[in-house]
Amino acid sequence: MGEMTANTRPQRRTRRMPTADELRIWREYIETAELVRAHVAASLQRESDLSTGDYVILLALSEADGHRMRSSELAAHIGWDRSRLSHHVGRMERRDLIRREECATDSRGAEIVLTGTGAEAFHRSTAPHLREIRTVFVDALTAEQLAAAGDVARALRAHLASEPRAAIAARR
Amino acid sequence: MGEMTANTRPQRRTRRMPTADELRIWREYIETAELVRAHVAASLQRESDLSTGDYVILLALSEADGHRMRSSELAAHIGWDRSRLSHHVGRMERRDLIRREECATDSRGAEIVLTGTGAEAFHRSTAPHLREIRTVFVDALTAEQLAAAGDVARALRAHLASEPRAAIAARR
DNA sequence: CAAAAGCGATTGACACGTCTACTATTCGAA
DNA sequence: TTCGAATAGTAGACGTGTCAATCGCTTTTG
Repeated sequence: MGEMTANTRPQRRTRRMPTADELRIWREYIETAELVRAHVAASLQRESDLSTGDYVILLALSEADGHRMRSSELAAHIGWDRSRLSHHVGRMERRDLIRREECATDSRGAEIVLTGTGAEAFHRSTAPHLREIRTVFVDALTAEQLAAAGDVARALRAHLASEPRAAIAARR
Repeated sequence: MGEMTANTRPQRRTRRMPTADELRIWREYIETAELVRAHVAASLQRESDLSTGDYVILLALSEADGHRMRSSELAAHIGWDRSRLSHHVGRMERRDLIRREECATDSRGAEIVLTGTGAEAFHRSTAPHLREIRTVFVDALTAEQLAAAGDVARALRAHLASEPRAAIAARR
């Protein structure tokens, strides 16, 4: 299912368009990843009433000293920008999953603190969430396919990092 | 609830948790796909001021008879639900990329019609968009990796389709 | 020390998606 | 034929993300 016809045409790389096959694989790649991501997210939501964002934040706080973290630390840790974190944390605070406290050492700062509710929700969610990932992703693939998925991801990232525009976009 | 205690028999497949390596690949898989998707979307936005959703709709209308389609047909064609399409089309109408007309044969219905502006925007966007996909995705991978990416996607979809819950979730 | 520059975090505006509810119309069966 | 169910589309509420602006506090520096 993957025979590519030999390409002997000496067009410049950046001018060439993808073939129909390449485009199909592109779409399958993006759409499948999104489908699987959505599936796992839906499971997490169903089982534990948590979004993936909630989970990421609760995980970070669970592992943090005193179950608390400075807002920007947390943002850096999970790779979000401060605005996104602030919005999300606002919503989580309304649901009593975390709370905000002012920072003793820097009055500009805020600390995000895990609440009991939040800790409990996180702990209830972990095992089913990980099992779902195993069920939907790991168990769907052979060992070779799993390794190949990792290789592909690594290659894409490496290529993106070497692209000038990619670097600019990623830096924001 | 309490059946997780020490067990004397081999664990069932669905009970096992992913290993650290498996989890790392899971994260790389999901995050990389998202990164690459976002990169291509940003390029499309930069070059043509179109979102991926805009592009999908404009593509469908470009190929449609008379550059127009019934709303639900369009939705089915691109795999969106009617509400999502209606919201998106509302935003696109404000930007004069499409317009809505009432349907002659069914007064409940609406037709989405490509405007000149929309057609022009789409045609300007196509080649750069496809080239970007080639640059960021196809050129990043060897032929084997590309084929493997397709295989992985196929395996994941097949597995999802065979999961009872997946089928339910996907059907909505 | 005071003004300027920098930093931490929040906010508002908007795009996008999902879910549910609602309106209007068409269709199907009693 | 009429009335209830199904269908087409829209609309509102809300979660989520990004971007730019803002606000208060800290640090730097003239």
